[in-house]
Amino acid sequence: MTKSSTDQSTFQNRRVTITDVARLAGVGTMTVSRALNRPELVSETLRNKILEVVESLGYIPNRVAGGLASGTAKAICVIVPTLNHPVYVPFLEGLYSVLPNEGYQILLGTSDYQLEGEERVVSTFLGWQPDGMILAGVDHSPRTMQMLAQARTPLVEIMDLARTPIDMNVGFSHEKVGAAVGEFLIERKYKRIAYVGNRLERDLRGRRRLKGFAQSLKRAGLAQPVVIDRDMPSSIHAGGMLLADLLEQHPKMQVAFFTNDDLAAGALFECQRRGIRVPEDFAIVGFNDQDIAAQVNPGLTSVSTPRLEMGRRAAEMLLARLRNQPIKRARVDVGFSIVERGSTLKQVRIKQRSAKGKP
Amino acid sequence: MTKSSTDQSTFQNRRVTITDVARLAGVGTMTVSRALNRPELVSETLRNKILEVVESLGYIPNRVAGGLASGTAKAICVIVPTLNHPVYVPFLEGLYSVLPNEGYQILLGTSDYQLEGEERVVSTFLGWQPDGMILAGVDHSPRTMQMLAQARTPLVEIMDLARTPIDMNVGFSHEKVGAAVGEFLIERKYKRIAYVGNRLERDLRGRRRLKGFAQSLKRAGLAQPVVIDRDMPSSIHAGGMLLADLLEQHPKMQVAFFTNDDLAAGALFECQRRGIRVPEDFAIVGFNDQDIAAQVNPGLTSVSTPRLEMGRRAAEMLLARLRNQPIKRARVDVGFSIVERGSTLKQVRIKQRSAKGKP
DNA sequence: CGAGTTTATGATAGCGCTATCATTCAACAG
DNA sequence: CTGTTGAATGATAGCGCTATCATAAACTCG
Repeated sequence: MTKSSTDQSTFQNRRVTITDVARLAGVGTMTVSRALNRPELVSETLRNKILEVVESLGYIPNRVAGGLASGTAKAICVIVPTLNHPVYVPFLEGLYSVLPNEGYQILLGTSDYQLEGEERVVSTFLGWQPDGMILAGVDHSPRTMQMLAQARTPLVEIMDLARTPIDMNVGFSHEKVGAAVGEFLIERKYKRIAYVGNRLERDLRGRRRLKGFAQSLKRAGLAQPVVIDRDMPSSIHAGGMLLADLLEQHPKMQVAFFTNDDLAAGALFECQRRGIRVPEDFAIVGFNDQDIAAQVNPGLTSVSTPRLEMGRRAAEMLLARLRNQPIKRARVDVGFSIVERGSTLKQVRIKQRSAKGKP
Repeated sequence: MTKSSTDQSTFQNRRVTITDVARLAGVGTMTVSRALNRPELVSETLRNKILEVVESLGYIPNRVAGGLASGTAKAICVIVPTLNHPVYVPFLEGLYSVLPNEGYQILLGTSDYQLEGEERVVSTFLGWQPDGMILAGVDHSPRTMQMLAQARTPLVEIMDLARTPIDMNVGFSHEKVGAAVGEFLIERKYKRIAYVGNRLERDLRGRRRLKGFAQSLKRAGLAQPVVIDRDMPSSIHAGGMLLADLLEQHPKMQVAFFTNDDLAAGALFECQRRGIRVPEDFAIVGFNDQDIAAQVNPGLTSVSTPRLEMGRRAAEMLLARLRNQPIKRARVDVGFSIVERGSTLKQVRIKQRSAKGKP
């Protein structure tokens, strides 16, 4: 590891370090460090000279060394269940639109919808001494909780609302979504109602929507929803297969609430292939109000969720905390709204937005 | 920064370090380091004892410190143009399916299809002393090239084929894709042909496809394709708008080659809204063979590209290089194939796969 | 005009880990 | 029984940077 200490001026392959810059500029290393990180503390003359040398040498500060010395590597760790789901992309865009500009590096990991997966990734990530962490979901394994508690890293849980967030929380209530969709369908006099999930065993938020959905039907004195589920990656294609499953078991089903718009679109396409009229013979409600929902014919009734905003809000809360600014609300309910389109029978217009967060 | 050196046994809030583990296990720090990184070098007795202490203390090695000491932080930097494009997700999945298992952390950045954006991200990333780098695209600014050359980081360029890769390269020829689609349409006797891009000014690979496309038409003695383009994020919605643009300017257009399947699907939906029959009145070819292409009615003729495979291959090449294993081919052509569906008139069946890489 | 204050710079000591080399000790050949 | 080997462990010196404190120079003001 140690390089011969006799290299006075030879460059060889050694990476350019702050010492090289300092030597060439005829200043101490601290002055170089200051010129780059806190330029206002260095006189203009020296600053310019240093920046010139930096430029000419192509010096790029070693953030690993800097991180070790300062105790902050300027990294934010983000864990989402999967990338293969259109929901997380706008969310990540929200993060990427804020954090890198502030000099933070994003470390992205996936849990594959599994608590042990999350545990593994959290453990790896904590080794990077992150300044903050963003986790999708509010359900974590005990070990994960313990690691997070021990690390004391500022943390935002997103996508869902926790009764008691570990630290900060930006999301909306999936139970309320389920209930709202249930009431929406009840108002339209639907009776034979299904819920189509995907990997429900792992999909805790999907299960929470189902719970709220089922409860609302119960309150209205309706039968519990038929639940259809498969263990395969979510896709348009999977939606078609799930519809096939549903209609095979329950040919007279009137409507289904799908766990996302890709599945819902796939179901719509499958209906078209089978000559089933939507919404007259079978109605479809999706979730997330993805691009595709508005584009297919008929458009998909769906639940709009502010994904990009959640990313931005999460990033901003984290930044505020890192700057020791006061956090107004540690728990923010960003709400949702039902977007009615042609895939359900029209009857009344409904628009719901859940209340903004309670502390 | 310096903690009082009088803390003999108090824990306070200090993070657990390797020294704590060593002290508690009654061994030197090096033995702890070995027990975790090269367990075969430590006797079983000690190893178990150490692992016990590690467990009980919840010790997570500081990878920043480790990275500084060993000169390798076990990080791979990946730069893609955007996350908001379904193409990069399977690719990233390919990477995530290989690299984290080998202990590598992925640092993901986006260039927004701009060379300066890439330059900025490359510069930041090099500060992390990555072990390797993966760049989407083979076009880079001179400064980027210079930084990469100076850093000597193992590098894979993906998504495209470079005449002379900087280091390693996995991709396929976009010009050949354009030419293949051109020939496909020529065989089907199309005459009035358009190319629909999106942010073509920035989208160098899209331009390369257009180039090959135009050349093939020229070779067949056909008029050059009409080119439609807009500066907005790619989406299904945008596809509809682009179709509107196209038909407004050229109502008698027979077919268009879209720069991706989202746009193509949007165009299809817009045709359906306008009562234009596909493929009889207007034919559509997409690109990437995304999930949606097979699901809409009629299905979209598209070009299938092995995105997941590209991710895996890129990761594996990088790993081989990092392990100093010999690289058989530094430049791999993964090819592509045209998938014919209902959005173009049937005539002959064509299936093309470009030759596997030449060194 | 001198004591106090501010501003600019540098010397030094780590951050927590690992590479390297030194040391110890058991095993074993001659 | 000595010398040699190899395996297991530890002491030490950095990796490249920044926090901190010391110092020097340049101001302020009664």
